[in-house]
Amino acid sequence: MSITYREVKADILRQITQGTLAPGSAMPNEVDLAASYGCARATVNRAMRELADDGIIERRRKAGTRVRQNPIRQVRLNIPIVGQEIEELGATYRYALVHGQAEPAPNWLRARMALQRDDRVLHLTCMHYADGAPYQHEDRWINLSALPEAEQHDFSEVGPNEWLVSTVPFTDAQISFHAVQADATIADYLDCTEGDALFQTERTTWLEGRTITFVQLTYRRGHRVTMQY
Amino acid sequence: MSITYREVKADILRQITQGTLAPGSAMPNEVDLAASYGCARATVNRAMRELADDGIIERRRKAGTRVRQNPIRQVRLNIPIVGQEIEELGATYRYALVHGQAEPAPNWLRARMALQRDDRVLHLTCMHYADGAPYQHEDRWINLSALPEAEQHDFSEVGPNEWLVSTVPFTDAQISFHAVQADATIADYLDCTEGDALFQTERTTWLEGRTITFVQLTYRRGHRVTMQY
DNA sequence: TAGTGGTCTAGACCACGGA
DNA sequence: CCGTGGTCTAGACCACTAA
Repeated sequence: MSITYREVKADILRQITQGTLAPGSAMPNEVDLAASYGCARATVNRAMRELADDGIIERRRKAGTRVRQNPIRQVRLNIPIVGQEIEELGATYRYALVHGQAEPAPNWLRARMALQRDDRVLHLTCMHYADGAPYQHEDRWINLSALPEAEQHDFSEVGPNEWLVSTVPFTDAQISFHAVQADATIADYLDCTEGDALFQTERTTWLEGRTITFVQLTYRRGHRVTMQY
Repeated sequence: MSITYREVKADILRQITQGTLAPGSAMPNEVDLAASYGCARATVNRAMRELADDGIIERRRKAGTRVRQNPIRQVRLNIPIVGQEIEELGATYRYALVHGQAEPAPNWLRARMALQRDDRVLHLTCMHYADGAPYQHEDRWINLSALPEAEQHDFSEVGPNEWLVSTVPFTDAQISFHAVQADATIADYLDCTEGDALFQTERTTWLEGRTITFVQLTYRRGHRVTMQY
C-alpha cells in the first residue's frame, strides 16, 4: 500500500494553505492525481470528497475541481442535553418542574407550530440549576395531538427534553439563537435584573412533518455558546 | 447494480426511526449486511460510515456497530460574510469604515489574543448597513506582528473580513455567541436604545498557531441565527 | 458528445481491541 | 487470538454537464 487517503487529503490541504494551490484555481482530475500520488483513483476520490464536504474545494462533473474562492466556513455545533452540559462543567445538576398544564393552544403558538384550530398542547415550565444556581429557564409546549402520551407522563422528576429524546428517537428541528431582555418573571427565575440581556434559544421539532414541540430556553446572564473549527 | 449506498443508508435510518432497530441495540456486521442487501461490503461500509459521521450509530472494531442511545445532535452552522448575508436577505449592502488605527495592544486584548508584550495591533471599527439601516457593528483587532501587510492596506472600501478571507486562505477559529446590553456608543451606531439586548458574536482566528485577528460583531436589535437539522 | 466526478464490485490486507 | 471495521486496489459503468 503506497499512500492513504488521509495523506492525500493532508497534502492537498497543505498546498492550499501554503498558497501552492491558489483560491479559485483548477486542480488536476482524479485520474492524473492518482497517477502522481501512485495510488488508486478511489483513494484520491475519498480525499477529494472529504475536502468538498469540508467546504474547501468545489467539484462539478465535467467542469472538474477547483479550490473554493472563499472557503465555506461552517462549524459543527453540538446540541447538548442541559443536564449533561451542566455536568460537563463539573457542576451538580438539579431539575425542577415549575408548572405543567394541558391547555388549548394560544393563537401565536398555533401559528408557530402550524397547529389545527382545536389542537391542545401541554405547556411545561421548568428550571435547570447548576450547583444550586439558576442555569436555564425552559418554556415548552408539546403538541398533544401528535404525542398524546405526554399528557399522562409525570415530568416532575425527569425533564421533558430527556423524555422526548428517548421517546421520539429521531426528528427534524429548527433552532434559532437570539438575545432577549429579561422581563420581571424571567429575572426572578434566573436571579438577575429586569432588563438584563439574556441569551435565548428557540427550537421547533418535527417528526415526519408533524410538529412535536416548541421550546424557548433562556440562559442565565453571561451564557455563551462556543464552537471551534 | 443492485442497490446504492444511499438506499442502504435510508433503509437503516428508516429502521431506526420506526423502532425496528432500538437505541442501544447491536447491528449485524458489514459482511452479513452486504449479503442481506445483496451488495458489496464497500457499499454497506459507506452507508454505515456516514451514519456514524452523522452521530446516529456508533462503531468499534471487533465490538461491532450499535445504534446510539442518544443520537448526537449536531448542526452545521454556516458562518456567512456579512455582505453576502445581507444580499441574501434581498437588501442592499453598504460598508463604512468608522475608525482605523495601529496601536499597542491593550492588556485585555493581549491576554485574549495571546500576544507578546510589545506586539502592535490594528484596531478597526466598521459598520455594515442593510438598505441603509444599521445591521452590524464590527470591532476588530488584527495582529500586526503576524500580518504586517494589514497596516498598509486601505480598509475604507473593502471590509477587513473580506480582505482577510482572501489574504489568509485557511485558519482555525473559535467562535462564541452571547447576548450583551447596548451601551451608549453601540446604541448610537445601531440606532437602538441604550440597554437593549443585542446578539453578539466573538471570533478569534489563528494561522498555524499564531493569532491573526479577534473580532466582536454586534447585530441590530432582533437579530437571529437560524439552523436546521 | 466527451470529459469529469460518482459509485459499485470483488478481493485483499491490516489495525484495533474485546474475549 | 481472531472478529470487526478501516482502507486500498483495479476495473467497470454511469450521470451529469460544459463545450
